[in-house]
Amino acid sequence: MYATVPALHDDGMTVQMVAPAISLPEETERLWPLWLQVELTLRRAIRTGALKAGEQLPGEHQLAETLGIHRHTVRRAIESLTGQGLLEIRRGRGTFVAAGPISYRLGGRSRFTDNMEAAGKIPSARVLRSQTLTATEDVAANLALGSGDKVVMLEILRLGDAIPILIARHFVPEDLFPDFAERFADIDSITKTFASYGIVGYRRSVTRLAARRPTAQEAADLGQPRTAPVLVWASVNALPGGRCVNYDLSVFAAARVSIVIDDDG
Amino acid sequence: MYATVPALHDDGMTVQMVAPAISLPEETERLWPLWLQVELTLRRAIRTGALKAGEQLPGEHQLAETLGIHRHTVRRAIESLTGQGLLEIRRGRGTFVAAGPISYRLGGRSRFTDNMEAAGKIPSARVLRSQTLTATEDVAANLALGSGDKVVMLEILRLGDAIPILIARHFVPEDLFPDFAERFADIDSITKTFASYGIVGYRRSVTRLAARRPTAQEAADLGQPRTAPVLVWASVNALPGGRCVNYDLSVFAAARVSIVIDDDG
DNA sequence: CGTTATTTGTTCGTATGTATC
DNA sequence: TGATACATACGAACAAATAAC
Repeated sequence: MYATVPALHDDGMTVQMVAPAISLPEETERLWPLWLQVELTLRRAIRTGALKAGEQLPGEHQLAETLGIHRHTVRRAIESLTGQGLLEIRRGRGTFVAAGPISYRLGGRSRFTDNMEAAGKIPSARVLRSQTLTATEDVAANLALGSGDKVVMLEILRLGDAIPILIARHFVPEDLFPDFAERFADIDSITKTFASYGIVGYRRSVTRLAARRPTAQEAADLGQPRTAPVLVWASVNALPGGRCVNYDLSVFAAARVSIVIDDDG
Repeated sequence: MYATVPALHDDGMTVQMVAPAISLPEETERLWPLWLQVELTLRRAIRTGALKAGEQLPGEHQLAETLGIHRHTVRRAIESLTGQGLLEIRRGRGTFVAAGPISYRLGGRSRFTDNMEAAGKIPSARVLRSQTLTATEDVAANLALGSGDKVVMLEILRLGDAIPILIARHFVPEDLFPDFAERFADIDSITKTFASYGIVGYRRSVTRLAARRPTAQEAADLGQPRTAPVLVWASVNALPGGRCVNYDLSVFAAARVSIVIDDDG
């Protein structure tokens, strides 16, 4: 039923006509719920350029009045589009058209800073939390540890042009890297921190992917709505001998990136 | 602030106590919105096993009355958990605790049927749509076609134990494979359909990933709520010479799978 | 620096439609 | 056919964040 087809970050709704302003389609039939019609209308306005990236939408009250519907109905549509990464809500300020996603190269030896530079954005980072804790089942299994073993967790927020892109959670065995977090704070690079322990040449050996909705905490850290999905990338890095050195969990703000997987391993 | 740490499909909320029944925490403070408290309460009930997979929740009215709050507030919490894949709503029947995700191996030569069998599920497939259309920018670029070129789109729903797992969209140049959809209908295998044209030994050359919320159509096809994310996997298959033979777009019901990426390319 | 207006966020109220059993 | 349960929509009020004055 598509006249055009969904791309990765697109939903593939057909653009049939240009909306002269934000207005609902004719009242001929009501096959779709009102809020969905509002969603489609707004999306079309964004697609056609009637609403440009960064532009502020009319307020909820005003939009509701313009369309002759209730504010809740408008809110539902906006909430949905926010979850799809098309709109961005700033409480107390307004609702804005969001910028498109950037390509993020994952795998091989490419790093966050390289990716940001390739996208023309200024990379930055902030340590969110660091903690020593007992490995959960998931972590223990991936690091080949026994239950009850301690691990160091280092959680880093990485940003491009001051916009959060991902949360990187690094888990390392505490017995091997007792002061990992402290060293990282000085060195400011994961690779170099490992090198300071004499660990070089580790490779990604297993990798897992999932998409879900974020935790309240993750949503807050990433500055994204709870309705917008995150893309979770789990990878285990091991030495050539097979010894696992770290388990990484990257939580991407899915609306802000499209991930490109390298072939070079 | 974690006492335990989020796994891929987990949100990492701390389990601090076992809920004897579904009841809100003490009214000591209201740092979080009511609906989020309900969400956390329900999630804890699922986590701890007070609510088991497949079990039916009390109705919205009853839950609202039990908790002493409005039905809409309960609804919002349930909607949120539905989007996270923890609950499953069946209209007119009730709300149920959803089953956990299965591992899906992607890459290399592993196929859908292999994955389902590995998960102990019976694979099946259904052709949703097939259509010849003008390549969109996205499709044309990935197939190395000119603008205006025609492509055949074949959209297949793939299920495990009768539960939709993914929508596979295959795009092939029409000039090379004019009756691709018809042949597939007879042969029932993508690989063998290509083989019937003499095309064998193609390899994945580029691959892209994204997560977003589904289209209304995709949500309906996958039988999942619109609030639950989908994981989109785009890949281009090319012959050793470099000629692109097809562009695939897989839309996974993210709550139902955890994707494992093979190293063997 | 506090006040006020604007804008989004949450909650309860009420009514009606639709799917399932 | 009726009962049950979820879906949609409008209404009203207040809370909370932000910006401008």
